[in-house]
Amino acid sequence: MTDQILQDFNISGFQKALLHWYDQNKRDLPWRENQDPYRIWVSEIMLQQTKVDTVIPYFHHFLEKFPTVQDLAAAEEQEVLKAWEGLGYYSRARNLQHAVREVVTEYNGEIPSTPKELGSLKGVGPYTKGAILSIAFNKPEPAVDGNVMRVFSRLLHIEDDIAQARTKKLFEEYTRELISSDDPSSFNQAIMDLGATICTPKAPTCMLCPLHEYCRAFADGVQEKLPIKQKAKKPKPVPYVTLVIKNRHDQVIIEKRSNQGLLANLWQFPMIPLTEVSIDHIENWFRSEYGLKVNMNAKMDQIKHTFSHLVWHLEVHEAELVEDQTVVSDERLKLINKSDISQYPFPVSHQKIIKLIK
DNA sequence: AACCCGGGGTC
DNA sequence: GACCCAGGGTT
Repeated sequence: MTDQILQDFNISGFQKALLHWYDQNKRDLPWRENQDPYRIWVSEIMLQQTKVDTVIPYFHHFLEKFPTVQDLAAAEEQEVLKAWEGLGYYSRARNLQHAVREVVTEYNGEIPSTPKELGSLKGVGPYTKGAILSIAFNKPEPAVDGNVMRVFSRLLHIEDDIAQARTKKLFEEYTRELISSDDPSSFNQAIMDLGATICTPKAPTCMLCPLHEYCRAFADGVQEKLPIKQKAKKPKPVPYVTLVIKNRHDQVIIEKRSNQGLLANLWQFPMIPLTEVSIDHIENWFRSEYGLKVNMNAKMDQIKHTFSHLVWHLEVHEAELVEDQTVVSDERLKLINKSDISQYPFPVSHQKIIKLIK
């Protein structure tokens, strides 16, 4: 299968050119200071679908707060989510802590270095498994992500749709043939750096590329057309009324989200879905749902927040507790001092509201 | 295989 | 707006 594509490809010349370029041009990144598998692991989870520049400050703070697997295992989940606040894909943080606890109890705190054991940890999929095995343990395992598929689809002029699951498996096979057995760690990181700096999605700078003499897409003049990728669906709009409920003591009501699904275990201001409740029945619905009497007042703002699969339209209203209540009975709700808001992890959409009321 | 799951940067 | 990013889990 891979033989056909690779039979006339100069693998050793390509490897030398790539590794020499990496040696001269590798980026200075905080998780490259050493080969501590915990640091590599944390960085790889943070880097999933997230740019390097976004990750760097989170990485520093996270390692400062949780320097070892033992520290992370012993932490409160809310603390971990707070350290993840603003990064997105929060299940990454919850899965990471779950996996780290398993490492502490099942592996005596030593991160496993076999594909089977590593891959069985929560949140460690095929890519992350390969990345840790190669970068931290120097094993010749493929770590195929969007970068790798872009670089190799151009290098080998492959037109398969990279949105398809089977295409990723194809690239893993190619990588097993192409990867340097001498320095698999540098090899995988070199492809990532090349994809981030030279072989970019748009307008790749092929003239600066150490691989252009090996690149079939460049030879065929189709580098800008590759990789082929099926278009994603448009996110679906969902309208809500969001209530900022205050009492007379500078306190406000916040709500803990479900422990499953979107933004699990994060906090928010109560949201009422306008797909189920009309704007005129908000107060009644709120009382039956949460057992709390509130008056909804003026609209403060309209917030639009886009996720990968949906768009929230938040109509933010000020509201007040009708009686001077200082306790709430519903388990989801909490009445807190405004000054304590910063102790709770909120998604970015609701951080916009926090700014509004400050 | 399709869908769910965030947020930010770029053009 | 469209697209992309060091993807994984669930169904």
